[in-house]
Amino acid sequence: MITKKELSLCPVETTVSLISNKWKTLILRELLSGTKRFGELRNGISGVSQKVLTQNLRSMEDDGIIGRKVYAEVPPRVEYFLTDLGNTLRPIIDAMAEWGLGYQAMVNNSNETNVASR
Amino acid sequence: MITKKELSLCPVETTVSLISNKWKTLILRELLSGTKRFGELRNGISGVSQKVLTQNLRSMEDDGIIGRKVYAEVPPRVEYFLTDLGNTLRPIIDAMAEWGLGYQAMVNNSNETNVASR
DNA sequence: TTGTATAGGTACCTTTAAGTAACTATTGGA
DNA sequence: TCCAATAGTTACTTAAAGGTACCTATACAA
Repeated sequence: MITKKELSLCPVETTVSLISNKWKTLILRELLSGTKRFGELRNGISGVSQKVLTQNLRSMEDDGIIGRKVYAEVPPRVEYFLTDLGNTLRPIIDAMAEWGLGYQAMVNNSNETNVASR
Repeated sequence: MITKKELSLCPVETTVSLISNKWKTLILRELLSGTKRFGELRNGISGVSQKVLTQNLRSMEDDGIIGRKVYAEVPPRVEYFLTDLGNTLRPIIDAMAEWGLGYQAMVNNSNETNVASR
């Protein structure tokens, strides 16, 4: 968890320091639809390696954004979920999703002709 | 500008691929309040080096998010501004700013006591 | 003639992030 | 007895990002 003196003065910078990373944003996207197991996250986030996924999950756990629940089973089962704090990030991811949709639509229109030649 | 085939299927990923970077987000924050000169951006974004600022500005220009206007003056004057597309990113930065404010308030309360001992 | 201001470019080096592969633990089942 | 399954860890390597310092152009002012 970040401490008071580490807080940047600018709120945007504060937010960026917690979720500016590509992988964290995608982890957030996954967990917004509910609790997920480690393997589900790895499958859901294309291109992420086990190491990097673990690293980012730990970091987000430290930041209090996500929670981790280990079940005493074999083979192991570990579930990740958003904390209350993590859930408050939802509007940011929603805004990103919405913008991405608009952008995709724009690109699909603007180079329809170029792409048609593929 | 991104081409159709480079578009990720996920809208969040599309957005992240354009602005996931810390510096780009901060450049965006600066330009949301209006046109800025290079030097103003460098001063407004604490910790950014000239090289990195230039690199990110070029990349954002290529992505069609910002524009660049060079005045034929000496010493040179170059202004950066958001394009129409860039302006559509405003809700994302706004959401980040709002979240950051809430988070700062939370941290300021939760470790009031620890911090009091400084 | 020399310095100043602005917006870079470039070369070189360091730091950080990420990829890859191999290894661990445990237990139920073939 | 040995393999499969899950969620990791660790060591080693490569790629990307960033830092630092120094260089450029040019018109004006001292």
